[in-house]
Amino acid sequence: MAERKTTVPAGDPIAAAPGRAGRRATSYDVARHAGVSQSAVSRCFAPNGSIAPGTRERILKAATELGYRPNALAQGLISRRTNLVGVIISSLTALHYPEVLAELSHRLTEQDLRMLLFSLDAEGNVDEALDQVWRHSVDGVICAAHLGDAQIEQFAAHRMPLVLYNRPGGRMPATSVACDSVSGQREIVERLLAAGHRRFAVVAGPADSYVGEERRRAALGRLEEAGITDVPVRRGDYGYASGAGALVALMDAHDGFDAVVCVNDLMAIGALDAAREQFGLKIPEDMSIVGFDGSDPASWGSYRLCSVRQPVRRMTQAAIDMLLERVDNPDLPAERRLFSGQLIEGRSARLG
Amino acid sequence: MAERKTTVPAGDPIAAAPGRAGRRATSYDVARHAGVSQSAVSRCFAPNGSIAPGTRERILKAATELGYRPNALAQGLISRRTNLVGVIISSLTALHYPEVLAELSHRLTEQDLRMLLFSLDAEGNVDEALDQVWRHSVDGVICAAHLGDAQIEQFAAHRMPLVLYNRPGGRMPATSVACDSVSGQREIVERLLAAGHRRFAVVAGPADSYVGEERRRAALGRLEEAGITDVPVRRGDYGYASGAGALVALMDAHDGFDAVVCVNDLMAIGALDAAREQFGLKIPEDMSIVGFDGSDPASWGSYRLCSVRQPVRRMTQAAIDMLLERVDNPDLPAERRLFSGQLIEGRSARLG
DNA sequence: CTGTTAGCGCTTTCAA
DNA sequence: TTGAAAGCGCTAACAG
Repeated sequence: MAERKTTVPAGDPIAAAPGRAGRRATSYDVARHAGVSQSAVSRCFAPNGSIAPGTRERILKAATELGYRPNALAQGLISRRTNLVGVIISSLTALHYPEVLAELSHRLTEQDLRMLLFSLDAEGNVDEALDQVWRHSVDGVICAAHLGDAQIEQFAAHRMPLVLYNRPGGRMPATSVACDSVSGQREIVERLLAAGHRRFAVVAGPADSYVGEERRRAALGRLEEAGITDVPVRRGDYGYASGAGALVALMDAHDGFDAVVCVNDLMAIGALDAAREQFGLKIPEDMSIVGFDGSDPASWGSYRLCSVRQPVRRMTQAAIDMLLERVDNPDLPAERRLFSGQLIEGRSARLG
Repeated sequence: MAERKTTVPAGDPIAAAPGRAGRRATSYDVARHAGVSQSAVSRCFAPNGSIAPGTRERILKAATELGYRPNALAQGLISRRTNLVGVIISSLTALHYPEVLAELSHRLTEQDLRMLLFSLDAEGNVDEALDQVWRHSVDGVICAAHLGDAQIEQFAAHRMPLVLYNRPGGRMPATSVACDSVSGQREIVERLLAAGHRRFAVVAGPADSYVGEERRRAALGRLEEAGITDVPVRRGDYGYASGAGALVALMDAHDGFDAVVCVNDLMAIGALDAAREQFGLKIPEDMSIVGFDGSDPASWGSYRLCSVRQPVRRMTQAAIDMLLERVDNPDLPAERRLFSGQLIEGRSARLG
């Protein structure tokens, strides 16, 4: 197939002669200017409209002269394809998400899609975002926030493609991509066990976080298999301070542990700083601390966190692929794709 | 006119009886269902359409029953108001930007605006983003990426409101909001001078970064006023590794400095880690290192960076305010708003 | 290959 | 207050 994407270059001879005051040129203006019908102009800019090379030439010239750009609103209204993807993210500042967002944005652009972004303060008001997403007739939604069954059902009812990112699907089956928390968490715990650790503590996430709970259970489960029970647990909110706070609380209440498993990197970082500063511990000599996500700061010199890295690129790519498949064919069955994380043997844990 | 009510899963009244197969209900469907004209429905959902209370009631009821939502595309097409704001950001992963983005998103939502997000890899292909922004008839654009004169001119020509975020305006006057790099950078240097530092080094940004250059010049300028010249400078790319690399390069080539001024936090963090690890230096006893931005990680226990915090909330709020003013009145003159940063006296510098 | 003709779903005069 | 009618700018048959 020949070229698509006829982007009018800068240089811009703006609003050269739009019929009405200061408005952008329409396909009509271009048609008149090129001496063809309006539909010829439309076809000229369509992926595979049939146009004689000569006509095409003339139209493109006229278009450039007038600084014409197809109106995406009108296009979407009639064609029922907006090339808009709704992206819903619960916690933009969450350390790990900037990377996800950047990757998503990059890959969506590659596919000639635009991103309508909604970020939620407090994993609460999803409905508002969903409302907007519908009003704007997006082609599909990628959602990294918790959706209830009723909400997922709405997507199905409207035949609106949806891909969940690192979230569980509720009762309804939903298409999703996720990093395998269970295997990842088990693997990192195993590594600690192999290194001889026996006295553990866990810094978990909020009780209403599915992934957090999954990781907590996976860690505790693996420990139990090794005959280790009664592991002290503290919850945090995924933030730095809560990680530090959790470690302090653990130290105050118990003192028999030397390995701390945190369910995300940011809390691990907080815990690590607290261990060093408030208790003068040497990491990893006196205590091992591990995280999850493999986010950037985890690799910084002061931390070199032992963690599980999520394959963000492959995950975002998969999310978009699955979404587009369903845009073209809304009847595809739901599909779950689970990616394994990669163990990063950082220096925040004694592994020898 | 037989209105067949398709059976619908409880909770959601979706697509109850849209004329054609599986399509969302339109104002027409609602009108018929409520026994009024289509324009009545339109007025009912308009900010100040005149509607009799009774009619309004009936329409709203019908709308709910049909799960009706106004189509934003059609609304925008005819009313020339999309409530869409284009946001263009050059480096999403830049440590400081997640916070900016989160604030922007939050505040836009408050004002009932949606965000069309474009992130640029390599501060290059802005044109593509601009192209899209125009096609989608956004109400205005907030841009945290470099714009050339020609591009800014386009905005003016199209009377499209534009607010630059922490970027210079080129020759054309452009509305913008920024954190005052000069005063901020001077202040932090002054603080170091006051503490007795005399032997400096600077870690600057890429040569094509306006803010970076501004900060570098401000730092060197203030030093020169204090009679300190021949200050060694190394450039980084704003990333962690480049900060570390810059410090190493500086140490290798010069050894008479004990205060390093970095033009952003991330490079300062990299430099700090390198100083500790690769040279065994104690911070701040052996060397002072300062950053800029006041981003989150700067405050983490391992760093406690001395830095200049940008007032992100006030800046984003200002950006949106100025943008909206210009959406309502495109003829307002360009306006520049400069915010002072706040000095954070962290422990990464000897200040006593 | 090209032009003609319908709309997409909505806002907006304008009469009634 | 209400409804009828005219588009917004475009795509998608359908003839020619």
